Amino acid sequence: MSLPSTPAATDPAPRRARGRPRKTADERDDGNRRQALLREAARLFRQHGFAATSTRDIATAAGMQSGSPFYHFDSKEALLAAVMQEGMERALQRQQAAIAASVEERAPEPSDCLRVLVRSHLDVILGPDSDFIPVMLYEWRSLAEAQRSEVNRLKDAYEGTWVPVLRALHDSGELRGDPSLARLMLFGALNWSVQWFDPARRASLDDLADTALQLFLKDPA
Amino acid sequence: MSLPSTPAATDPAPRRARGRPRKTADERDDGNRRQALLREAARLFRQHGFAATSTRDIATAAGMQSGSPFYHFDSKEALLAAVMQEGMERALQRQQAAIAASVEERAPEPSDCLRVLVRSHLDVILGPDSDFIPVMLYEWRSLAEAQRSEVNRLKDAYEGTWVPVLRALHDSGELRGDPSLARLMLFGALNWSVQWFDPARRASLDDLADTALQLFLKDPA
DNA sequence: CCTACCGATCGGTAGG
DNA sequence: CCTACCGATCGGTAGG
Repeated sequence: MSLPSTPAATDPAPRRARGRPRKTADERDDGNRRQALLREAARLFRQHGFAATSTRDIATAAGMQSGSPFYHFDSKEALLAAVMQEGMERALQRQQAAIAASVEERAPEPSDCLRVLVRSHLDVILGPDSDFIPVMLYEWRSLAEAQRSEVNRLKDAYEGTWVPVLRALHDSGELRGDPSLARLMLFGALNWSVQWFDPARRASLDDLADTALQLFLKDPA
Repeated sequence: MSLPSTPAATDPAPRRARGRPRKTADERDDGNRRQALLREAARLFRQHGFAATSTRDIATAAGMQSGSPFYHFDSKEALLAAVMQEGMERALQRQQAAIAASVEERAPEPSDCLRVLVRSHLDVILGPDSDFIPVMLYEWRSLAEAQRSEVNRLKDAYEGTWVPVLRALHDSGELRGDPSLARLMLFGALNWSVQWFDPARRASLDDLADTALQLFLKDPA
């Protein structure tokens, strides 16, 4: 419509995007470098812990010089906060997508909902690119007080999804014990797998989900 | 019998223990200092993590100068290993004592045995002087390979106690799912409480044990 | 167990 | 994003 094909033969130097001062390639690269730092930080924080990982280690892993991470992040703590935030955002997305997919198929039973949540959670903590959430789970004390609230917001949303499902299972008698304590213990059972799960051996994530449900759920009345 | 009361009046300086070069008081004191270091190390390692705790922090907490911990321990890593070993020895003692006490009362059902193990475990990780085992649970990666085997021996003994109990419950139908996976998930549910349990609020350790059993056990057939 | 100290490493910055 | 650097801290040691 309002885009006449005025032949710009008079314009010798063709410009790509009007508002930006050229160097679109550099900008995409900047994003790549930041993402590389996040990814390597998550991997190293998970493997060795926050305090035992130096910003130099992270820089080297991302192919940078020792001072360069501070061009992208204000401090080592800000890098940790970014890892946790990124992890929670991805986890929340994956959780919501899994729920949406299961609702689309049919009206799910509460136990089906729990299976979806458990399976999605196992994927978040043990699947590919799963370094971010374990860092959040096991390095929480290293996060400065000031930066906890934002991550807590996402964490509350993620955990809140479980509440109505667990309550429904409690009401139907399939889950015994206080639902709030049950949620904490279920999370414990699942999150602990970060310490022992070996993707090469033992069970698959599907097997883990099956066992968890067998363990925690009673037969429906 | 062969201990004639020869009056040692000819001996002007009375000696306490023949083999040791006097200073029994100092020796007991040495043990106290070492114990103080262990206790403060466990507390600080639990609170801030191994890597984030300096040997100076530990020395100060124990009322010593910065170099003094190395009179008692070869290295910071040796101090960590000693904390874990001390913790596992205490845990194993408490576990065996709890079992012995429960067997004395009556021939216990498998579910009673599990209750005893769960309650004793909660005491080990959440009760008084419970800094040692959480350090082992959450700082394992900080322990040097060479020092893992000794702690692993104790850990295997502690965990081995659970195996026949869980198998019996599985055979009676009270516990569903693979017993070996069940043990890992049960440990996860309990160990995770280190992250959220607040002795001032919420439930008591007895309540926690009750909920865990309600959650994991089916009604006996 | 203290005093005094060392070499190494760390998070972070100025200036380009 | 790199170069070059700083002040602080750390684990550990010699000598008493």
